[in-house]
Amino acid sequence: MQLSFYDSMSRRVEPFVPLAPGRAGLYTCGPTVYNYAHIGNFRAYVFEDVLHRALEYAGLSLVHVMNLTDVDDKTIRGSREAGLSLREYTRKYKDAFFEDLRALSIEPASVYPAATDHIPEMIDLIRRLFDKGVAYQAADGSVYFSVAKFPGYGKLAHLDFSGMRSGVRISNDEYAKDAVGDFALWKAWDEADGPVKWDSPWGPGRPGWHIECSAMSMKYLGESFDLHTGGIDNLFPHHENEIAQAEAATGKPFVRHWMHCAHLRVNGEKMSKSLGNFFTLRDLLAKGWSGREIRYVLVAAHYRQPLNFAFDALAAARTALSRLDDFSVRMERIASASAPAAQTEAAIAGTHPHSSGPAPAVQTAGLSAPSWTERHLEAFDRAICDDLNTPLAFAAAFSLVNEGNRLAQDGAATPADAAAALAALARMDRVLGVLSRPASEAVPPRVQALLDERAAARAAKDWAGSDRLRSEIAALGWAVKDTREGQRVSKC
RNA sequence: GGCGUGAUAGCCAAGCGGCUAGGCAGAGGACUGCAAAUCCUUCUAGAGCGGUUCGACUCCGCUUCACGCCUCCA
Repeated sequence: MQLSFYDSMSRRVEPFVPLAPGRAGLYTCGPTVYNYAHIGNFRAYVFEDVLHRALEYAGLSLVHVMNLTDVDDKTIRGSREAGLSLREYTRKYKDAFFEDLRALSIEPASVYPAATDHIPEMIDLIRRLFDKGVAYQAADGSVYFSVAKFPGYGKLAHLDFSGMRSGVRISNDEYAKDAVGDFALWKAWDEADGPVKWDSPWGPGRPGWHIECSAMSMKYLGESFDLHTGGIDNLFPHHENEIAQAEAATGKPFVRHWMHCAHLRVNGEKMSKSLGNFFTLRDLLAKGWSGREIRYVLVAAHYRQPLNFAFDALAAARTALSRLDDFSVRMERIASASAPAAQTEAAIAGTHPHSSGPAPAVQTAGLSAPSWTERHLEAFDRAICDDLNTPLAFAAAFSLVNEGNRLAQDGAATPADAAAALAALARMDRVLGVLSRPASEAVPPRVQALLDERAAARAAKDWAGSDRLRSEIAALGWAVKDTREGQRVSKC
């Protein structure tokens, strides 16, 4: 499979060619652990998860690094207000973050380096920048990067800084930088930092925000690596500054492909902490929405398009997911039903009445898939390869469901068809992470006993008894539905 | 002001210079002791004005509107 991705620097969709064949290095900007992340933040992490899964789906061996920013103005302020050490304070939100990742079925990264565990690496990098003459210490004791001394500055964001390079001395209460565009590499300690400080050649203080990502990405992925991603709002200044720091120090190209996802909106505006129009994952879970439903909404839109968050979308996701689950149940039943051997073999040999076209290429559960599932898998793969076109990928999944349902309705679906459909769905789900039916809740013995009793009553056409048992089961919190294949219960 | 992105059916959301996107809702049908659910079918859109073309939702230009970034932000 040849993956192609839109690159924020070239502003084009380009084939993804990893530096080392068969391997990919991915750095994704993680959370600042000062609060619960909101679902706008999670849009980025879900997008990165789809990228992570797509790279592995394409057969690449992946090293995925996601940083945790556990020292900055907000974490320091928060810890002081809470009367906790920085470590204790950020621990709580780190734990919450990982819990949220699990709720959204986000695959773990290979490593989650925290900024406070990499201060020596950052100091080393700053030292190298001094050696190259692009860093300077200002009167306030802080160390800054001189943007004017890095010729490529602005190449990612396509911003023109020529008007800012006149060396105008800027000074106000907080900063003593040479130029407005200069950014802090090392922030000198001040009273508001309380006990938070590290020693450095430039005096006590703490790292600037941008330096951690340059230092940690290069530590774990090398001085040049394949992919670096984040929300679009990280593009400038954060990622621009990372490039400046890394390339000024090493003289090598930092990152090959930059990818950024668009914002989640609420009523047409960006969801953000500062606007106050956000929902945390916890808010939505508390309202009864599942992580899977939330993930569906986030994955079903293309990552480069703004997505307006709405509860209608969650409701639509719920219905669409139960349709997928019903399909899975239907296929599982058909797949496990005993079928005449000849029919199964015909399906395997590709002479099945519903198979058409050339012999199937993909192996599913040891059997060649009937070609009708193959068509949808090919459409799916094309969609993912084309800059992670998840809306189109979902269309392929639903086309598969539709065709499988039609076969089932005609009574024409063989166990091999059903098994192939399930295998295809499972394969698609390796990228999307929402299609497969979660393990259903175990039915308590008491409910099962009533179900058995009711099945007997129904067999005897004892409708009064059947209805009475249905309400008894309902009183225990389970809803019974009579399908063509028998009773089905679900928790209500 | 600079740099971008977008406008698609009731709602959400893709591709594509001619060939059914998909989901949700709605409508019709099938199934059914009743419920509920499920399945099938179906509704056929592309801001406005020009241009290119045999042919434009798709390419080009302009207009209108919306959103983002321009040193906290996923």
